[in-house]
Amino acid sequence: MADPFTDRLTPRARDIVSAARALLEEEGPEALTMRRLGDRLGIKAPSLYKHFPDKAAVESELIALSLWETAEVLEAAEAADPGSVPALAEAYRRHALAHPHLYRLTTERPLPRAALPPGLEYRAAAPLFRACGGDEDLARAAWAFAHGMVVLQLNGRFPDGADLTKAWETGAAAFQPATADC
Amino acid sequence: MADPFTDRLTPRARDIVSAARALLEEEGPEALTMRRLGDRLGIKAPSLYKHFPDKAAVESELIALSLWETAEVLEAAEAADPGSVPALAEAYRRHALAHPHLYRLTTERPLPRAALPPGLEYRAAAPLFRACGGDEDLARAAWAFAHGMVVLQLNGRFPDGADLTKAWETGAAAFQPATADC
DNA sequence: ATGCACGGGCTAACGTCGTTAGCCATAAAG
DNA sequence: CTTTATGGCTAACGACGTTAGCCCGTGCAT
Repeated sequence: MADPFTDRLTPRARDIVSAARALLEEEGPEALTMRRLGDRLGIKAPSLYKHFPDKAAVESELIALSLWETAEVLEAAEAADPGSVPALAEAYRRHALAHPHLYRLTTERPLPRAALPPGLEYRAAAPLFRACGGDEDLARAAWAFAHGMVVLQLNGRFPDGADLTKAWETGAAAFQPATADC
Repeated sequence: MADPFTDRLTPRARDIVSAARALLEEEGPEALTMRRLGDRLGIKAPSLYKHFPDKAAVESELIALSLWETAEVLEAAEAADPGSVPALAEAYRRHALAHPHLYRLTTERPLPRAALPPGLEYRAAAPLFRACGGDEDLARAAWAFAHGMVVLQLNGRFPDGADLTKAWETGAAAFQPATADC
């Protein structure tokens, strides 16, 4: 459960990642430039290349971090209310909307799988898979729903007065496998 | 039903938009630069500014075009199989996956609403709304599902062997409002 | 016929971006 | 005491979006 970065990264590299995270979360993706990142650490941009091969490598660490936090959040939700799709959906939604820029960075391009701690991607997906009763297709559809809701909201695609909580409830309920009734 | 660009744009501007579309679809978003776009038309990049105020304005036209095509495709699917959510989902999926770069451009940032033909956004949304029996929340959830499926697939987020057709069917069925049974 | 506006090209240049090359100081290790 | 790694630095390159300013042709008004 301990974060997987302490041993994979040198202390200075961790400084850089955490400055990058702050920059991204506070000012958005266009502020995350190598020069701004250097400024924040009191060094010049080229010096960053002593610690990371390129900007993508820094971003990969942010993605790993985001994935790890998602896993933590979903596991906590599962522990609190085992087997509930709506509980996972709510936890996913809260975390994503609390870190919009990090969420986008993590989701809007192909995952840099080679640069990720092994098993992390699977771990983030597992709670929903379990809540869907092991139905892969249902779990994928539910994940797509949750991701779609977050990203459409972040992009301001829903009408202004839209009651998104109701849309979330409607969707999450549609993906809850029937345990007893009907 | 006629495309809404013929009268809004000068012929030269339409040339530019269509070159931009070709560039984007053939070579992806990083190829869509003002210099490359100029090359394709046999002119220099600064000359493009005689026709559009900036790159975002060209992209806005691409977005309008994409939205218009989506509306056309969904209306056709609705006409062929009225009231069917799965039919709309299938049409949405096909069109999006046939034009991945255009789809991303259209969806992964806030809509430039001020630059869009009025009513276009609504028109693209209407068929799904109708198929959901006028249930706004259901329609939003269904849209989120479809968008999520497309974008997660485009980003290679599903496992390699995943049967996405089944995931689509599962999700689309979950959003089909009950007309008679159960 | 002459003058003029204007549409639509051009070159040169600016500032920002990621990135590379190459230099130098400090500190640990032989 | 010398060497080697670590981690800074400056200068610079090429690509990006964009601006300023020039020029040539067409068509209309005087």
